[in-house]
Amino acid sequence: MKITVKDIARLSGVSKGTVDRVLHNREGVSRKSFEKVMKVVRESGYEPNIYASLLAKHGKRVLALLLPRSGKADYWTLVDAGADKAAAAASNFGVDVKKIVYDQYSLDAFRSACKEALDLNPAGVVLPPMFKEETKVFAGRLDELGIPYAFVDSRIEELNYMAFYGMPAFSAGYLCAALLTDNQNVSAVGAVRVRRDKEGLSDPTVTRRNGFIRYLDEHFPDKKKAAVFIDPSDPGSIEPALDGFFESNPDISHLVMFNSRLYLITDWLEKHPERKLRVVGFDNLEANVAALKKGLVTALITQRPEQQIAGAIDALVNLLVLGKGPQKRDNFMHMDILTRYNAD
Amino acid sequence: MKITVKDIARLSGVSKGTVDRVLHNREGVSRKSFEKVMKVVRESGYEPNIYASLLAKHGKRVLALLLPRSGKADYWTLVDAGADKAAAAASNFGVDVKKIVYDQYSLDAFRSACKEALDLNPAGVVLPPMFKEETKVFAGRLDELGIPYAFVDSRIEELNYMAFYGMPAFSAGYLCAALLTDNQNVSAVGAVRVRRDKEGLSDPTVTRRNGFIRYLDEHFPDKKKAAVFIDPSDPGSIEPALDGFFESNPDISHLVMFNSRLYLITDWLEKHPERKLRVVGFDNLEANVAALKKGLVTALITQRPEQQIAGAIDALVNLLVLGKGPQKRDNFMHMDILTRYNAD
DNA sequence: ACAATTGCCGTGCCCGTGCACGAAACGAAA
DNA sequence: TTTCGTTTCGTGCACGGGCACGGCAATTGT
Repeated sequence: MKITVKDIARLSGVSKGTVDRVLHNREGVSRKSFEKVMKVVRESGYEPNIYASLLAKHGKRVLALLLPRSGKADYWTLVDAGADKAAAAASNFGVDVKKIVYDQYSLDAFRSACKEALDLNPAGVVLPPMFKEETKVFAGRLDELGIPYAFVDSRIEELNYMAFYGMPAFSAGYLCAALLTDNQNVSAVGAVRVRRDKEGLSDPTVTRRNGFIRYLDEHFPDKKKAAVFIDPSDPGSIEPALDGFFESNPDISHLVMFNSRLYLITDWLEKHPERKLRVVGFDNLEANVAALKKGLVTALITQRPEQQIAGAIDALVNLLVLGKGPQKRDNFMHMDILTRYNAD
Repeated sequence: MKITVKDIARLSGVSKGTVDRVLHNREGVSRKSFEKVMKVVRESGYEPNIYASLLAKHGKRVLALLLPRSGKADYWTLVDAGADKAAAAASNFGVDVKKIVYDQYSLDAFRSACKEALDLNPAGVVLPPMFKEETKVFAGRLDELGIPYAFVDSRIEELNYMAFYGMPAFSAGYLCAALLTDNQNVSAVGAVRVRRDKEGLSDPTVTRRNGFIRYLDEHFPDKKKAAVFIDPSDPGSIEPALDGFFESNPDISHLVMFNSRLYLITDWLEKHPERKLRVVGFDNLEANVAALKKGLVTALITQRPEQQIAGAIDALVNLLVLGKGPQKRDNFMHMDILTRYNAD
């Protein structure tokens, strides 16, 4: 037997119109009525019926979602898929999720995506803070407009974001090193990298690398570390790059890759079983999982991107619909270890 | 611009009352009207507004939840916690989840719990099929009454359950063996067990053990396997039991435990670091995770019991509220690998 | 033939909330 | 006192769907 506005109106001797004004603290209520109503509201523990509420204000609210996209399959593909599911759930709550996709390597694309998002006049925004300075500018604008926003993937701590859902990147790197070297005879560790220039980017792979190196320094301080750079935009160059790398570093027994593009080197791995490399990487892209199942890769560390994006969207939806902020602002999500036997 | 019953009524030239009768396939509709309406419904892709629906039939439905419980912390503690969260979510959809807790070792307790559940006159039931024969009887009764039910943890395949959420127990055992022995010098493998008599029980630990043994047979066919039984109800007996076991099996290097009570032996492990045992177990009970973080245990395989119970409850809620069955009847959930570095 | 039953169907109210419109109450100026 | 402007408040409809009630027509019974 839930209490309703009508009950409150009766108990406090006013009309439901007045109760409504008090509950939404709109103007036009005398001090006396206000307090009478508030008293009853508090004492009765009134909670609005969200169904009736959503039904009455049939107005759709828009939630903008900024997503980077490169041409090829990568981490963001997974996020994208998760976003669709979360969007379906959100539409049940009268919230319309609009995806805005931009080229992850282009600052201009990011800028115009921000502009596009603002043009939607959104009630909330979800984005990974890809470009640090530009994100700050955008966030400042959102703050001005009073639009809440949530970060996924990584965060910029000094900003006024409502919630963050992502991986503890440093720990992930640390874990990665532990998995890679656990009980092994480590001779030398190699890393495959994609981009040299990371300045101005808010990129968890950098932090992962730091965590990784920390573990090595703690457990194998004197072991050799080496890195090779490959160019994803030029697939033909990858094989020679790796060949060269292993020629000049024949002692490498363990290999790591901090971004999601592990699949770029699996062809090479398949051709060189004689190296008996132990390999650990990140993110459960289909191609990566396939390599895992083949035994080319020992383990993948994954972060359930679907849950991250869903968490961020849900948090914003709850804020918009129920007016309730999230319990935790920073939500570091579980790092999952995938081996060939639990890849599902 | 969503389509409503009124739209359908207009488009098919009948009244919304008739549309309503068609949508809920109640009687009192002529063949002709029925088909006219159905045609429009299909073509328009009509979906009811669940808020309006819930608002109109404000009737609460009850969902019964049977949960075993022993005195001590175990796997079911985690399930219980997850159930509370899922129940909160369900109450948003006008479904009242009632927990019925019974002693997991008592058949009588299970029986009376079933009776209690039926007395609630529930619209649905969620339960782990702990006692096989009794569960069959109960399920038969539910089938008679037309009450849908969902299994968690394990399932009885021949029954008419609506959905199952659980772990692929055989694969879990297989994975467990892979984790335990991966790249190790295995001399002999020991198992710690709790109950000797499993007949009449529907218990995933048995299947886990089978999966475990399969892996060993495939990869280390000639290695020795040994088992020790401990009695959880008599904590004092545990240490001597283990002492005796390792005295007569000094070559054991790897240890496994198939149920959730790994914490029962962590004291002993802590006292015997000289054995350098590699240990793998199941379920993220707090005590188990603590042992993991201390380094006493190498890895835990966990099954996110909160998500299992939540999945089962959600499936039933969706059925009750939206009238939609689940996409998949059997939902094998991801096995999570926990090490000291991703225990959170 | 008319009355009674049955099969189909439309109307209208209800759920709890949001919000527009206009009425009442009040004070101040004429 | 009348008039006008504010402030404050109540009324009533809308949202979309569930469901009871009663009406109309076709059929059956006498």
